[in-house]
Amino acid sequence: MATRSTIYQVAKRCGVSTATVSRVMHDGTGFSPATRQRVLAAAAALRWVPSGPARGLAFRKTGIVGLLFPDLAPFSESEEESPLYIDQVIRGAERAAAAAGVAVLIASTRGAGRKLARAVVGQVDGLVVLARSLTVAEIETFSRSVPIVVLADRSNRSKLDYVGADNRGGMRELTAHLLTAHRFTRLAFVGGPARSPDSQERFAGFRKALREAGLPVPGRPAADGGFTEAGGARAMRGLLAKGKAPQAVLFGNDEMAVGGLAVLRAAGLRVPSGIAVTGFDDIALSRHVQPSLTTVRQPMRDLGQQAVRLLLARVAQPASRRQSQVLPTQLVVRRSCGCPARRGMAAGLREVDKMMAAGAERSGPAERSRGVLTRLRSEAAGSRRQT
Amino acid sequence: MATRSTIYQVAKRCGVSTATVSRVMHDGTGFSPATRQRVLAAAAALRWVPSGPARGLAFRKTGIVGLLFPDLAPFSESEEESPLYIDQVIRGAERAAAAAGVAVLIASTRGAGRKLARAVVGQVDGLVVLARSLTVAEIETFSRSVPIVVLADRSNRSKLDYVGADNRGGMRELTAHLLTAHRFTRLAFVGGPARSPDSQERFAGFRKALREAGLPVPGRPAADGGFTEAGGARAMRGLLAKGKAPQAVLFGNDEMAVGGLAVLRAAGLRVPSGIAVTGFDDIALSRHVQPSLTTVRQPMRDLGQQAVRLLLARVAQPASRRQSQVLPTQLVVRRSCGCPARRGMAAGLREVDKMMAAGAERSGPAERSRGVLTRLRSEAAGSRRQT
DNA sequence: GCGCGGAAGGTAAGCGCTTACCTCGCCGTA
DNA sequence: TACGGCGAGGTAAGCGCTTACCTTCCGCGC
Repeated sequence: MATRSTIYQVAKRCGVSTATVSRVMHDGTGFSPATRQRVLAAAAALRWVPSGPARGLAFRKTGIVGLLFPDLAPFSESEEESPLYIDQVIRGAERAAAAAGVAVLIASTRGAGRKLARAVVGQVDGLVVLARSLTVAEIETFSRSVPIVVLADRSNRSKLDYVGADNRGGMRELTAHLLTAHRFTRLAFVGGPARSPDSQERFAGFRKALREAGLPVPGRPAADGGFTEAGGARAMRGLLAKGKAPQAVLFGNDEMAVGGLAVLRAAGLRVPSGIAVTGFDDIALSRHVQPSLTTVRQPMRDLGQQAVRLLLARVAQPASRRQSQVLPTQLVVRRSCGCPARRGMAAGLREVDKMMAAGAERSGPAERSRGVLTRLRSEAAGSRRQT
Repeated sequence: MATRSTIYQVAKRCGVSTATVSRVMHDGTGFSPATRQRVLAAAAALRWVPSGPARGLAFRKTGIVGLLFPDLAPFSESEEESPLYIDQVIRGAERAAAAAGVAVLIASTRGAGRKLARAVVGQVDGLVVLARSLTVAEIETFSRSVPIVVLADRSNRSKLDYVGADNRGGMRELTAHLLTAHRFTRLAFVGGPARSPDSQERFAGFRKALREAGLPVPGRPAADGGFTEAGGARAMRGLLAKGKAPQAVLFGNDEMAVGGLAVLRAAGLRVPSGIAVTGFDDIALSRHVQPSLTTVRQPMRDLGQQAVRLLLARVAQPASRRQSQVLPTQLVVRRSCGCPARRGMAAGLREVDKMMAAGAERSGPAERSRGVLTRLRSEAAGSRRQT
């Protein structure tokens, strides 16, 4: 059924050597226009598609970049969840790769995928490693084989290229919001693992905001929640046990915040009227907990895009200086901080509707109507909404 | 920096031949336990990652399946859009692939990606072609090289494996909804290109529902909107010009419906009170137009998953009988058909909240809190919501 | 008429694996 | 003691490309 033809067959069919075929296919020199035609015709007739592995072997370059992630669908069974964290990264990566003419090999490292990782490394010119999809040891191993860009996980203190979000700035902005918009003065920060650079950076942002507000700055997080839901719950209970609860608890990530919310609810405390809560990351669940979680979002698509760009730059220039890019985060204000309900669906719809109407009026429904989708596409960039 | 070591180096380092190294790495036979240890140690010491191309060449199999799609982000600038059509396909594909230990090579065929397609074909053991990412001619060409599964586009009338949604059943259900729930009797169907199998199937579903309801069954669509927004607008104007407008217009896809809505608005007709409108596909925009569009959704994730499964089956059994899988669609009732607002965010939130509370109560906030995410993950399967 | 340069194209050596086939040595058996 | 068989491992021929290097041939200048 599917039998690939080879360069030999093409060569034979038009009476030239494989070298000539190869030269023609690469737009090289050393052949006459007539030969070129014959080769092209033969290739087309035989439906020849050059073997990737063979090219890869000869070129020592596959034209593929790999993207490893921990899990594709952290909240996987619900079709409706969004923003789809990894999806955005993939989108960005694909886009940057396509622009450079390379394809993206994706694989999650959950479960059996662990083995796949090795195979992927063997296939690619470079690798983007998302968050904790690989252990530090694995990254160390693989980085001997291919250039690696680490995405959104500072815990690899190696000298690899890095792309991530502005943890510090994001937490600072969030803290400032609590301080300014809500006039809280007693805040508690629940950190992740003490050694986690991400956690450290976020805590630093927290401190910075306090300092700027002229408030007392704690030397360490009020508790360590290990970045897990259970840890967040534990930390929250700890804080409650200490008495004199803070006005707001800033968790170092959303998962801990979710754990914290459960504890507060069980304890009969109301959020946000009794105590405010915030997270970091904007995982899918965050908009669905009650109350919806105020948090900080990382620009996943841009991160994916930048990661691949950096990667390709390094592939081209293996010896260039280490690069590290930090992209701005976005404050996502929901209910758990005490802010009132924001314009929701209805407002959003009205807005889109207005745009459509505008588009339609502008030049009559007939000719212009085809532009609605297009306009929305471009204008949507400016109308980012938060649920 | 990144220098791959080879099997030769590993072999040399422990004083055996490459054949032995290879045998050890493949869990074969023909070596002593001691040798095995030495080989493994050497491989680890050298951080050896076998070359994918070399393996691919020798094996004549790469362990990669390709996924080609027309465009990753049809509504790309908005982070919030969901369900992210292609993302879901990728998710499903990745899952099925991971289960089989293969990786997924993704590439869009928009713009420059067209060239990439060839490269991708050369690299993979099999290919999933989504919708119209490739022309019929291209598919014909590539299918000589690798097994191909066509996803959600019937217009390839070849003898390739196919996975798609139940166009006919979906449109029938939608039509029946209009007939039964809304008691409409005068419906108009706006088709896509007359030759499009998808359009034909949808029209067939429309006819079937009418027939079952004992209503007169039109022989052909009331208009042809070419599956484009502009075409939908044109078709809508045509229908209006004919006078005696129908009670509901069923567009063959969402894009046409969006065009139709714009025309109706410009004409001063109210939807759905004056006239009802429906689409098909559930593209991202559909939930945001005013009124939100009642439509039919294809189970993209399952489609992706099934496509890869079929593909792998064919790779294993190239000569087996052609397979064709049709997955059920899902009716998505929104406002444009005249149904009242459905339980929205608030209800959804309350539900999640209940689940969390239940989880928390069941065994106290402390020990159980870590289970909330897990529970949500699995239970979410049962609580699919529509916006 | 001869030599030379360049265009056109062929030759063959890899690229890093896998594997069919072969060798060697040892043990058990007739 | 001779021999078959088997476990352990080596040899080398590919897999399908690319490309450095070589050959051939033609046209041109002297």
